[in-house]
Amino acid sequence: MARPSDTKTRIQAVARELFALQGIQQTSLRQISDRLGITKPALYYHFASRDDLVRSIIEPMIDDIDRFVTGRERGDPRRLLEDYFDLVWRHREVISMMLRDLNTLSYLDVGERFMAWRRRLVFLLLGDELTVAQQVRATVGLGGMSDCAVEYAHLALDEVKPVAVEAAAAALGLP
Amino acid sequence: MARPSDTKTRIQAVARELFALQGIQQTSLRQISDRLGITKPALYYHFASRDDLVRSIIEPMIDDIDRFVTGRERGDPRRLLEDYFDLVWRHREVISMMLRDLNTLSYLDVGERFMAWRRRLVFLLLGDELTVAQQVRATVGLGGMSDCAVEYAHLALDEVKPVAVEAAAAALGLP
DNA sequence: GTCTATATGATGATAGAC
DNA sequence: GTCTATCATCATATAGAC
Repeated sequence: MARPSDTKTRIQAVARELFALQGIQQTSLRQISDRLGITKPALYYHFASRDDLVRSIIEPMIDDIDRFVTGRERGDPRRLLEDYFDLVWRHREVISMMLRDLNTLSYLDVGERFMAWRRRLVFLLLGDELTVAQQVRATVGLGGMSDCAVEYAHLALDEVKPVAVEAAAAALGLP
Repeated sequence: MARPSDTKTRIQAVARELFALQGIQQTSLRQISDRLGITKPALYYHFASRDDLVRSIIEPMIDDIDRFVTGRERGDPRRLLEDYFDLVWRHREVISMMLRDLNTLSYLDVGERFMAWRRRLVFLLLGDELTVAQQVRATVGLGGMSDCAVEYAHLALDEVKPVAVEAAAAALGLP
């Protein structure tokens, strides 16, 4: 069985792990080489630069999504929603990994706090002992609403808020 | 009019600006002091450390949200949604600022690409010439759905996807 | 309050031996 | 393919003069 040098793959595996754990920027080449039991310069035999390594891990997601949004025509919206969900689901590891970069700023533990806040909000909205379905609906509503504040930050509150609240309520299944 | 040394405030203002523009981590103390026309060590007269400066900018948001979620009992859900929206809206600058840390990784321009993808998706879903309301609903649906993939990454696809898609459809106002 | 000068320590990266 | 040795760069942070 011809087993070609798999060091490159092992580097990527370790990098993925550390990136997911502590964020991309917070991970140094030294940490990666240490965990592999090799030295830093050895990495440079396999990757031209740190950026090259990062790219090799993120690029598949980029390409996949690019392909999805470009190679597609208008059609059944619900079908599109389903396929889009599959897409982000498939790449949820890399996506989380990038979001970790925020968490591991660890300025005031924003990441963990944020999760706690959301749990509390969901409780306030729907009470205790929730089904998974209820939790998911709550995430869609609350998460989507937060996105609006950022995405439409430049618009007037009155233009955004009523619709956003209504959409969130619909996602939650509120009457 | 006793005007106390407002250098501290000016530092925070410049820091905010640079943080929002290029991300927190990507902004060095040197850049901040340069723009103020002072030297780096001068900053240390006003802030004990870099972290101290960052904290002073982020902390108000943290405290505000903490207060919101703790000092509140269950009640009308729709009212809660509205107040929560106001909350994130109020702090959207700081929130965006932190999200910028992802964008300015600038690994493959993920930030900008992401916006382009979403625009395209919204077009695929709802076509052209959208009202603001339609755009907002699309953001809630798509954004909320993406959040699910991350938040429930550990669960089974079948458990999450159907509900997430349904909730997104409801947010979008699909039949 | 702000300066000059400097300590200290990471990091990404390269040269060249083996 | 991996090593040792080393570089340049840049960061945060401190000491002490003015």
